[in-house]
Amino acid sequence: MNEDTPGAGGGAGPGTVRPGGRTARVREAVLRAAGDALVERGFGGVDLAEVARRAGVGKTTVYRRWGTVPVLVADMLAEMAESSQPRADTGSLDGDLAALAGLILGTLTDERQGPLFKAVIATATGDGPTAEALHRFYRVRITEWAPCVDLAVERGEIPAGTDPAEVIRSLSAPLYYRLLASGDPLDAAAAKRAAAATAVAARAGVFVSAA
Amino acid sequence: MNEDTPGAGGGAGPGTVRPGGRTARVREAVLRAAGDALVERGFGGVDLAEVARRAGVGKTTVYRRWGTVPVLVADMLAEMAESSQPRADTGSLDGDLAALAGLILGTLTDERQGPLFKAVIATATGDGPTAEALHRFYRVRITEWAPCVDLAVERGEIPAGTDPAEVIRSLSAPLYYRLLASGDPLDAAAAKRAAAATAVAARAGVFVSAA
DNA sequence: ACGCAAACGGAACTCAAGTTCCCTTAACTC
DNA sequence: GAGTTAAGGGAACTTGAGTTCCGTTTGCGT
Repeated sequence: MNEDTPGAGGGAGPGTVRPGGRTARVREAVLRAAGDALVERGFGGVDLAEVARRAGVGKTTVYRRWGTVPVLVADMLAEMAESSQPRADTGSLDGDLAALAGLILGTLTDERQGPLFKAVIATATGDGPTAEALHRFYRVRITEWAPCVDLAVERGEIPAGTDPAEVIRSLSAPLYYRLLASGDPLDAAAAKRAAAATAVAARAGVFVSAA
Repeated sequence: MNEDTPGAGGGAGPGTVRPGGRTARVREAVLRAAGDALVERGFGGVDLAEVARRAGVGKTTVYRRWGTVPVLVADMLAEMAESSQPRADTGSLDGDLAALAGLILGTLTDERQGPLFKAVIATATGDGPTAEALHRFYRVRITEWAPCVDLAVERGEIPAGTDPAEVIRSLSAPLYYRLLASGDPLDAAAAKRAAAATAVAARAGVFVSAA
């Protein structure tokens, strides 16, 4: 099997000593091609040789640097965690939650991002390091949006001690549940309902941490 | 490729003309072995030849009757939808929701069921018929528990017109979100919070359908 | 009970995903 | 800007998942 892969914490594999120039270009091209393949065929239908071909790269390279689909996905997630999405600041908790719900809805229903998230999460269910990368990704996103909750506390809209992460999760969960499990429609009504339910629960103090 | 598979709606494949005796025993053994494999290796790590071996069945049989992992999983889901879980009736919405949250928590944290659900959902993300089977499964479960909500309406705890399915989904979603996406702890506190948030939102009329 | 064919099962076969080998290209250092 | 060597690439090779073939077992209608 392969040693020292990017996703894993320890060893320094190919691409770590000379990360510039060609190496960076190859990584970019391969990640993009891998994303395309995941969107089109889903996890399970991805052939690394095809990814290499579509990236205009030797398949030896793909096998050497990543080796398996989960490792490639973990690398993608690391990349995705970098690019941050700016949070809204509408002046009210309801407004901010509605904005975030709309953003998540937009992502999950997007023609490319929806299938991509499905495939990425499916991959993470079967591989520890990929799951860890996925959790890091969500931790980043939640941290970015936490200020909305803190501001609402300062404005006195919701009780002090409310856990921002719990609020964001409560908002996200129903949309992801629809995408992955129940298959129920993923529309504006669902987003609105998620935002409303979260806002009501937050005001009632359900998300106060040391309850 | 394979024609007439069990998961698909149309054709009558092997196992449909003489479903008794040996055929039934084979199906049972294969589904059990497939479940074990999914739990141990996750989707993607399942080898149909190994499933056949562990089921004590010729691998030709597995390939002929099912052919691919997704089709096998879809068949498993059809089986799982049959066996229903009795709903609670504690006399209050809070009690019923707490009971259901505990049941879901128990399932998702179970040593076998947790990984199994992960693998099944991962499979469904990449295959239409399997996704359809998964959605049917949840529709059945939701229908079973809907009476809790109807009773709460009758008792006057929550507004008339509340959509039972939305309530059940709102309860389930945070737990599934943790299992599949965020990786946050899946414990009693999470279940309690989900139940509380759902109850508060329901009382506030967030889940009234024709709002 | 009998007979037909549905379903099962062993074994040989195929072919493409993944590996290995070795040469070429081009980052990074001084 | 010259040398060192990390990283990439082409092509042959290996291996095991999936298929095919055909003989055997057994469910089911009569």
